[in-house]
Amino acid sequence: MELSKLGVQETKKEKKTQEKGLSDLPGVEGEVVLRFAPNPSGPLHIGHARAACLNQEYVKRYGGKLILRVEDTDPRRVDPDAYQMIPEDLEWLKTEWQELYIQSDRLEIYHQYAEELIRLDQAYMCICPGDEFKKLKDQNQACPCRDLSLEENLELWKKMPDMSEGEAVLRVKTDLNHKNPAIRDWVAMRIVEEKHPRIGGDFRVYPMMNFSVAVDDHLMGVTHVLRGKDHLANSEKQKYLYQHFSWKIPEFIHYGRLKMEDIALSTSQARKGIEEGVYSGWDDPRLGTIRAIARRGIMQGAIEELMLEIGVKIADSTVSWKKIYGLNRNLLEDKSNRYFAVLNPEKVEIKGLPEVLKGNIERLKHPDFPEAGFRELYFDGAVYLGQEDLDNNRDKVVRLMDAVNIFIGDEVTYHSASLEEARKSDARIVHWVPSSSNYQVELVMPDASVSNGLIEPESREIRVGDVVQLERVGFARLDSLEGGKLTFYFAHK
RNA sequence: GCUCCGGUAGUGUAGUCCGGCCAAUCAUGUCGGCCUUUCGAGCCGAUGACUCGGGUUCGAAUCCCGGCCGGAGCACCA
Repeated sequence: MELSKLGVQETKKEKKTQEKGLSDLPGVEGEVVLRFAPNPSGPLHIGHARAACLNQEYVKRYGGKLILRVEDTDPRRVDPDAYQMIPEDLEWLKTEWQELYIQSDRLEIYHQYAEELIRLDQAYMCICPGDEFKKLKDQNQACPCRDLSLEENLELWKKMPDMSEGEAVLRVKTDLNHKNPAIRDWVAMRIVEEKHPRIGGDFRVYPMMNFSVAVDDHLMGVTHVLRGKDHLANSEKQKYLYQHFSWKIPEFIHYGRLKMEDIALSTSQARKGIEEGVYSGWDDPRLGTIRAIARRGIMQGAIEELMLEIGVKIADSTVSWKKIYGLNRNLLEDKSNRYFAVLNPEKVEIKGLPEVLKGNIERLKHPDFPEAGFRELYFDGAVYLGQEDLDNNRDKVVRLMDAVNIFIGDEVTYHSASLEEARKSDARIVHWVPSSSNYQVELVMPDASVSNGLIEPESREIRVGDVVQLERVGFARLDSLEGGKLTFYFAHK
């Protein structure tokens, strides 16, 4: 199967040495240094997965390294739990990083470079009120602070830690005539009067993301920056810094926004919902977090495949769950053992069942892989059937898989035994659970609704985290096992 | 409003830079048939797209102009 795929690929390339699929990185000279740089405001979501998978793939393609850099330079936007959750999520994504940096450990570095930038006459202390500066800036006007002498600047800079929030900022000189007002003399350092959740309260002068990112990307030797197109203007801002310091500018690659069908939740909205009790937690099945998706039985491979297919284009894209389910099903189909689980079960006693037909029934765990073995169900004529199957087959013959054919009338009666007989009667073939031995089962759907039912006894061998196929119901992941009750999260058909 | 950027089938994606081999690729979905003791899988088949209008050209998904639609940014967030 793999070979034929490769063969197709090889004959396809002619015009370019371009591989099919994910496009090549521009300006590659030897090894590549990439970085994944999330803000620790919560766990990773599907959007992060894109950056993570792409970075991972490029490192694999070109060799080099991936840096994980946690960007926590705004004490107000830090969720202490995120320092733990981010690496966990990356591990699930099978994204490996070779180096880890946390920006709140590096604040002194940013201070040093800020001061150097002042000495280079490429930054100045600005004590104008924000709205006044904006007014001038919008008219391409310099504010009075722009002309401060080096001495005056350094003096203010030294005093900055003692000033209060909003009193002063350090601005990078760019171009007051830049078409985009946002680029003009942007802020590099500002005062934040808030204890940092991770490093405590000694620092008050924090770098802005644009400053710390550029300094770090340079210091860490990053060759290619993959980021969302919301950073387009930021890349432009950062280029000024590279020029001021005479640093080599990395390749910036911007990709479009990723929207997820049915999920319009930002991290902050999700947090709010969790706090209000609307969602059970970061892994609530309705959320777009990595942990929620994982909990639903979506495999890492499906997400990776999806992300590599979407690639790096700048146009926005909307991910459909059907696409994910399709990819996921391809991954699960061969590996998932089958079990009978009946939802909304109704007990049925089959009248007139010949004694000889009672006994243990064996059924393959996987119809295509006999080597997976058999499971056993004891059949004695008392079974649970799904209410839906019962309702849909009123006055019809139905075959219980691997057992007998029954007629569903006012009461349920034995009809015949053979499969041929079932075919003749055009019987629907349904699954069932023995009434003599079973476990309770709970199935949590993607919308967080819950169905209850019963599952066959051999389900005891399923371990938490396994994804199995509940025959005729769909693929589901065992989430927990408590007091003889199995709770599954439904993935898809 | 200003600055910038996009728009290929239901969805995602290839092709767009270097116009013809594109009546447009692949995936996923959907529909039909076969098969199957799952409504899963498999096999076979089908459906379905170049945002619109001009222009350049022998020839345009590809180049140019305009419209329409969509998005991002315009912070002392990242």
